[in-house]
Amino acid sequence: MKELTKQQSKVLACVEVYLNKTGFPPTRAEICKELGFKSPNAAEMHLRALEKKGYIAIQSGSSRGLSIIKSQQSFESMHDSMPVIGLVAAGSPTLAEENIEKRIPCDPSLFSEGFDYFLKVKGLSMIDAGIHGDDLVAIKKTTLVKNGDLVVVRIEDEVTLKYFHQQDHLLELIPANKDFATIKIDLREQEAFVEGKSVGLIRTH
Amino acid sequence: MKELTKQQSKVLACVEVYLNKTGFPPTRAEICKELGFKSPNAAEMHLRALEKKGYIAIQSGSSRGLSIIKSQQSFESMHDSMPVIGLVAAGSPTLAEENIEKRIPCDPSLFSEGFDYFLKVKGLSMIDAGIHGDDLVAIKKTTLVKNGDLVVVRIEDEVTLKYFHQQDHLLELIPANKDFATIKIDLREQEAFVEGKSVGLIRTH
DNA sequence: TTATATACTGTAAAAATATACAGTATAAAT
DNA sequence: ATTTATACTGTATATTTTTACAGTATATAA
Repeated sequence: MKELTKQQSKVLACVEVYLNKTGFPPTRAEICKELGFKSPNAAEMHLRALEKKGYIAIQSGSSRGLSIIKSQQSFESMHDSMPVIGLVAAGSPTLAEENIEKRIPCDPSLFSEGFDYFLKVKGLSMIDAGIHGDDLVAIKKTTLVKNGDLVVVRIEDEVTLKYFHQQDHLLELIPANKDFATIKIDLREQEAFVEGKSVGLIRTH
Repeated sequence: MKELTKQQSKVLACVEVYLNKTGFPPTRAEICKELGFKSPNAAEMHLRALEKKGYIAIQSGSSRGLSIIKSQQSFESMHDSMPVIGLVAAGSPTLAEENIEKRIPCDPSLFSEGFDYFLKVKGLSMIDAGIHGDDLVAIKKTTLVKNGDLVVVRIEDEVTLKYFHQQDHLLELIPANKDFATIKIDLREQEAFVEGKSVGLIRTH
């Protein structure tokens, strides 16, 4: 698939957003209005380029006769597949392409609050919370967590999934397995970053 | 939601099929061609009726300005929402409309083998398998199960989710909680029906 | 220096489209 | 017997929309 120019990319995004919002594609004039062009021909030429590069199909002679062939949308707005990230030993669970183990066909709205990625669980530390190894925990990226939430925390280069409890300077990361110890951190001495919180879980039997 | 007349239903289906095929909605004339009407006004009036009944929205003045509000498609062809069934005490968990608690926006391919509905878990009998109350277990309708599978079995009017174990005439339904007893059934004396097996699980935190 | 590609403005006309209006026909309800 | 709802045909027109053509401007490559 050929690369898109900056403007072509904008036009494609515009078509996709319009389609998502209204249920039908925009006209040339509407694209112009959205992107600030003053001539419908500006939109026309970008659409032709997108067609030639295989991103859209144009039904000639039909009004709004556009259809998306290859979506351009990013992870955040992609409504048909969500990335699965392993608990990478070194560094935070980022959405960088190399950290994505696979993708699951589903919508962020699968869990009511929405979520950003799946974290693949390793180990047994949360077994008493009904969270097994290889379970996929749906994580919503946020730093707004409260005591009792199941959170993803990064401490130095380790990432862990635990219950969150903080009082003043003392951060406690509590496992759900009596064989594991609670991690206690004095935030004046050591840094800890909340990457997000769990909003759901899926498991394949 | 008001009922549709036969023709209105046809027109709505026509719009949905067209949309699926082309990516954009049909014009009045195209609906006529598809359904054999000879006047664009025939389509127009049906569309107006569908709008009044809340099935579609019409963007006035825009060509192809139709959007679906309430889809009419059946379960089988609907690949964007799966039904959630409660463990109904009387009768099997059928996909009849009255047994559907709600719908979850996801695809049957969320779990690799595919599935037919979600069963909402009640009680604690499977807690040691990491299955909590209110978890949604993805069920694939099948009678082909083997020992060790997590299955949905109907005995008389009770439906239960347990591990399956059968040897000759003795069917054992094994819970994952030491406080619950294994259900033992002599199949020569009592009937039991395997409704399906679990292929996955989702949970909302 | 001269192409060549990108990125537009501005205008205009042909074609597509929505939509109003005037009818006809039929079955069911009152 | 008359209304009411459904289900159209047929025509016409204003508006929307596509799309072609003639330019302008700028940056990059040859």
